[in-house]
Amino acid sequence: MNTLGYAILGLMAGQPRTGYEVSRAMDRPLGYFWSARHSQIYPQLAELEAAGLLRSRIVPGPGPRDTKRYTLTRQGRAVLVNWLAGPLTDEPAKSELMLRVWSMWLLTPHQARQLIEAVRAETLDALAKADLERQGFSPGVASTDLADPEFGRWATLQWGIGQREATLRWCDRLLERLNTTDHTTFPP
Amino acid sequence: MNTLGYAILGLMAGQPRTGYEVSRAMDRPLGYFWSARHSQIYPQLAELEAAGLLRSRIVPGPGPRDTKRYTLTRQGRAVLVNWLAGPLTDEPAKSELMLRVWSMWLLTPHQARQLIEAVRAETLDALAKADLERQGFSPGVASTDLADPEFGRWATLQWGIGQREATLRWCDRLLERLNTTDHTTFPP
DNA sequence: GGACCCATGTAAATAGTTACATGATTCT
DNA sequence: AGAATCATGTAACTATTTACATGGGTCC
Repeated sequence: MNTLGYAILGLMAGQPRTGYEVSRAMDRPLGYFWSARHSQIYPQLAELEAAGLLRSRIVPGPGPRDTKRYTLTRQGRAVLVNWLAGPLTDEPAKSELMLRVWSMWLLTPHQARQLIEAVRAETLDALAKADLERQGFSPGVASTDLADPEFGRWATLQWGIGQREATLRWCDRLLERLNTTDHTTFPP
Repeated sequence: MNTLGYAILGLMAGQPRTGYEVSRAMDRPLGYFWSARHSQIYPQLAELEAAGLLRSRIVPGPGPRDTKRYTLTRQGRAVLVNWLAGPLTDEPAKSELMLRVWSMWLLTPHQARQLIEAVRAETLDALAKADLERQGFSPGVASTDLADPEFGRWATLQWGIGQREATLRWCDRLLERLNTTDHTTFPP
């Protein structure tokens, strides 16, 4: 089993979905920490069904063609829970952003500031979007209860916000340092 | 050009290296945010040389065979700086950990607590290692100067520490919530 | 009429991991 | 003697992205 497989099983545990719906979930909100294109999703769904972890039923769709709606089987749920409770695997952390920062010393102070300003702007943007997402939770306290299927969406959102806030603070401290070194003004 | 290519150019900008040395740098410290196996590195080095971004010289190594030491060319440096100052590309964020959290509601309170405790322990471990790494910087204030080739190593380390501290706070808040819901004691 | 959403697939290419292959030196 | 480090490569496989292919319905 590969990671995408578990991602799909996790989505199906909440509710049955079609391939297209899985694909859209990979944009938002699951896409915040796992993504895949439809060309990877459709074959993977077929594999999961062949393995007996999903079952599909053909239903007439609103579009031009019939759609297959997949449901998690008892076996699929067992496999998912087994993975969840299993040992943590250390994933290779990859950040193209930090790769740039690594080589930042090759840039002029002006270029370096531009880079960090861009990161800061993007982070602020992401935080604003996360805040909108968070507003969907405010009245219903239920989602902060582990048994609620929305618990994961709430907990991962909290994590994402924390990570971005940390990035924002990092940007600010870095910009402060870059500005004390060189006082050229940032372009409008 | 792919990302690994830029990662290698970034390493070479600091100092000439052999394929083996690049491979070790991918474990630590560059490996904290980018990694690759030697089977991917050697062919990539050959490609970069073919493209005129690196130049190699064969030198007798301490091991049984001669080693190729690669140096960044003027053109390679230009390509790297161009990428650094170019527009940010939004990378697909992938976190197997958050994928598990997403489906946490399927776990018993006990299992859920175990999962977060495991994350917490791993995060503490990473922070301890980062602290050791940070001690290599304490006396030399030079590395906090943009022009210093060590600047990137310092800045990325700061970022990594900030991210992990945020994860730690997240774990603590989550555990608090999980403990108020269910008072079963954590196993020894 | 054109753009976009719905809906599902396959093909080709690139990126990345795991396994195969070899062999000297140094440390325990 | 056995393990670890040095050192570089290829082969096979898996994962992921980009491009090809089709076609109805809705909104502007």
